[in-house]
Amino acid sequence: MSSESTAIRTTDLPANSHINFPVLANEAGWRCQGNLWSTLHDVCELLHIPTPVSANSEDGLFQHVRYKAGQRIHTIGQHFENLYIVNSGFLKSVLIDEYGNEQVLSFPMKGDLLGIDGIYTQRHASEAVALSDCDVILVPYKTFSALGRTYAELEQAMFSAMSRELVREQAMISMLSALSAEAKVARFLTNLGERFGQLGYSNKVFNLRMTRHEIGSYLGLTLETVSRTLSAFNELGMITVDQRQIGIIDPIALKTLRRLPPAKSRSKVSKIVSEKVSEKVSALVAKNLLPQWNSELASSLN
Amino acid sequence: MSSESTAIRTTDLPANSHINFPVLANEAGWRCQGNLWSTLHDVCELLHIPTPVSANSEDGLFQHVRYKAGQRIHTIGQHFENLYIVNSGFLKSVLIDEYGNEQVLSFPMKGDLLGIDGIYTQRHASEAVALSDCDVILVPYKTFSALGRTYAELEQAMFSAMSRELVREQAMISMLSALSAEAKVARFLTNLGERFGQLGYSNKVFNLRMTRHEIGSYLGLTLETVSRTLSAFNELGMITVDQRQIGIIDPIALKTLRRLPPAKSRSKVSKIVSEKVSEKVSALVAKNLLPQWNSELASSLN
DNA sequence: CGGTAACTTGAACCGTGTCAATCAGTGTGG
DNA sequence: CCACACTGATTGACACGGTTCAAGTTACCG
Repeated sequence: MSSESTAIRTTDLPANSHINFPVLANEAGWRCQGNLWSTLHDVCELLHIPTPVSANSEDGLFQHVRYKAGQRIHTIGQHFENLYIVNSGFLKSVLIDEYGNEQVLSFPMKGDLLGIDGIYTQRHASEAVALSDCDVILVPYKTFSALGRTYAELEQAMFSAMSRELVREQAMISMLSALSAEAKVARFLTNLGERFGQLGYSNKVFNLRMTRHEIGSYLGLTLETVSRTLSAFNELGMITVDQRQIGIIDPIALKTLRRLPPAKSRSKVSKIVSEKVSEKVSALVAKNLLPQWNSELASSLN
Repeated sequence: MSSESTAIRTTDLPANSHINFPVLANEAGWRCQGNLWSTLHDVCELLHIPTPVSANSEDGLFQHVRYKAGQRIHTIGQHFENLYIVNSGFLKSVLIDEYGNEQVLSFPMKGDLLGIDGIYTQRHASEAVALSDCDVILVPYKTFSALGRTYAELEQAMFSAMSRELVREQAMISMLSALSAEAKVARFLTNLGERFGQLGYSNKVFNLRMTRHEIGSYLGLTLETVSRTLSAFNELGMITVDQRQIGIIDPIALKTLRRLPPAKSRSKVSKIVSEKVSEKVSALVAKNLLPQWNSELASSLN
């Protein structure tokens, strides 16, 4: 099964293969009674929103659905009925343009909300694909909407979540049009690390669940540029790369790597933090792979 | 007053200079009793959403605020209290990055909703600047929220509007990372034309209200590239350009201008529609300024 | 009518895409 | 068990689209 096939969206796998055998799910240790259903309280907890104080335990039960890597949670054009909340696993959200090229929009993971883009036209504008086996909570929009009318806080949380998503996309737009390739990749790694950290995993060592091609699509780069940039960071001693295994060694350097400023007045930095790789660093600087450091940081290094 | 000044966000002008003298507003002929206030019905009409059937006329009156070109409707970090609906005029919504560079996110005009990004953190994430004199309806979020709880349709419309905005931004992300400079500019002109058309203006001849720099920021290009691309389209006979006055001559060509496909197998198109400019066209094609035409259209031209 | 901001155009540079070759990892079938 | 196919990743050579820098023109405004 090729999760890379672009235009061809075979429906070899049903979008919703409901109800598998009950498994002890929740790889991240989220509390679970071995069930396939979650309460409203569970859902709120997962989304990090306060549970409505007056909520009673029979307000709703939400079905879990499991997807295997490669399966689609929803496809473009599919009638919008449900929102989805990721309970475990790793996915990608993609747009398919008029020529069948896929554009990765996000890499949702535990606690993320999917399907919001379907509200507008009542059809999904994007598709969500599992990159690993996933456990997803299915929230019928009608049910959720009704609950929102009962519990004002819930509705408010929904507005808040949508607003957050909007802000996130704005930041994405800004990044896409303003940053260099190195800065994009550096930020990508930093953000991914932070997200893993928030889930209780290491924010320094983690596995990329997506291909270089998918990273490139997400960042507006080619897979070769992504690969080269990772290699460069590796040689620099900022990270370690072994296939999809990433280790972040110098998070500060990653976080402060920026786009080349309009002025060509960038000071040729000759000495960098980590001594054991400094010669490689200067080699890289000579090749202009380190366009600029945050100025105050750069000066603090000399 | 420099609407171009980047980092420096002087508060020389109050964000809200409430209550000016009553003017016969509404340049676009929107119905108006010469007032500074709009009813819920007015607001719904402006937003193209159905007025709640049960709404009574005293549900709310919404204040109009006028801004002169260059004034800010809201600024980044400002406490979020209101949503804004553009009744007339032309604005830009911008993000300011950590180095003071501005990133244009959108060019709101009549009927557009502003300020949604403030819901999440209760502070505005972007700022909105008037590019021309504007008449804006101020909708207190609390009031609106309360009305939403009274009228389910209204709340639903709000979800829908936010979802639409999300989809629009996704399309923007896709465009930024996948299209060539020419395709970006072509789409920009097409979209702008369509928006003017929907407002009852000409979709063929219109004035750009923003600078080349702002267009470039919006499209992820430099102002020089924007200028050059417009000149090229002009020479091609696809549009006319006289400073900010744009005339769209060949909307089809504009709409079907695409990015160079991954395969280098692009057929060298030798003949194009408009005969009186065909020689210039082929010159352009030779320079690869016309990377590809929509295939079925291209074939229909020969 | 001067001063400034916006726009246009040219020339050179360089970051990133494109193309191609190679290698590693994984699954498959003889 | 190995050969084979296939996908993903790495790396190099090269080309080119778009940025950068610079100069000059036009439009606008006090």
